[in-house]
Amino acid sequence: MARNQYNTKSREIIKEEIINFPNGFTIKELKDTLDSKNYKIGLTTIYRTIELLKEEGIVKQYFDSNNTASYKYTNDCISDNHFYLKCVKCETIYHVDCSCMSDLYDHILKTHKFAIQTKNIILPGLCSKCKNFINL
Amino acid sequence: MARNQYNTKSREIIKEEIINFPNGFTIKELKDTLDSKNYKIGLTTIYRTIELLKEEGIVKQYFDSNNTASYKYTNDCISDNHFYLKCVKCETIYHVDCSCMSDLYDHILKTHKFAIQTKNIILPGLCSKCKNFINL
DNA sequence: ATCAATTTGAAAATGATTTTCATTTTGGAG
DNA sequence: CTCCAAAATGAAAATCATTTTCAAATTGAT
Repeated sequence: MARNQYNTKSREIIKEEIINFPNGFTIKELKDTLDSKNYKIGLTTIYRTIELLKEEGIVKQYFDSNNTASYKYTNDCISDNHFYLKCVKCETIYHVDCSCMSDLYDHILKTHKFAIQTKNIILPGLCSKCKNFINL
Repeated sequence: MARNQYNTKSREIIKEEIINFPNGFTIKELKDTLDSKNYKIGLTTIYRTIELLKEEGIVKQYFDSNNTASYKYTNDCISDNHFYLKCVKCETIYHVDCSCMSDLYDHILKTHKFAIQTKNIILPGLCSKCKNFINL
């Protein structure tokens, strides 16, 4: 069965709604929001639509500590400076805005001929608080 | 209950085995290998041990396309230059070795006081082949 | 050798995601 | 507008990775 042929009502609604999650969303959160607005869209359709949007690059998937997929709407251009540092010990997520990241993107585009699509990279490691408690 | 107090047989075996997966492993793959070598280690213990090793930085967790966690043994020091570029269209994974990555780590350590633990970052985007086929 | 704290693992529970399949919707053709 | 085949939908069931539970086994300090 060929996919993504029709531009349906459900898909329009989902595309409109995901914009309202600036910090990303899980399928459950999206479903709850749609429910609360009395949109009758089944869970299966949501999964399938997000999968399509992922392929189109409109939505980016990432994972948090529990094994649940999170998604984020993105129409950002390549110059975004934002990224995350996630401590593997205390699980804190630090938001960082620094040009080091867009510098990296520029470098990769020029040197490695690759257009990075997301600016929501999560880099795991140890924060300064936790670093001292691990014996290496 | 305090964790990670004893250095047990199971943990020793697991630490030895994960080295034999240079390209990473899933819990299932690790379990199958241990089974085939007649090590009687329960699935639960494997999950818990890998979690500990993750916290110690000996193992890095990442996710592939299906929603199953993959892990990778790493004893690399902070100067590793390796990372991945993954095309969201054709799914090809490009291995890259470039000092731009270790430069980023150094910067983040100095400027943002955060010790990045893994060198196996996957950056999603569009490769040069696929870039032309997407209408932006 | 003793013992309290830690670790283990089988089984059950959880919960996200996928599959199935009958029904509905879509959009082009006539 | 009507018809129709292809595509999309969704409720329910299935799948499957991961977590929890808890009783039994192991560990290592004293």
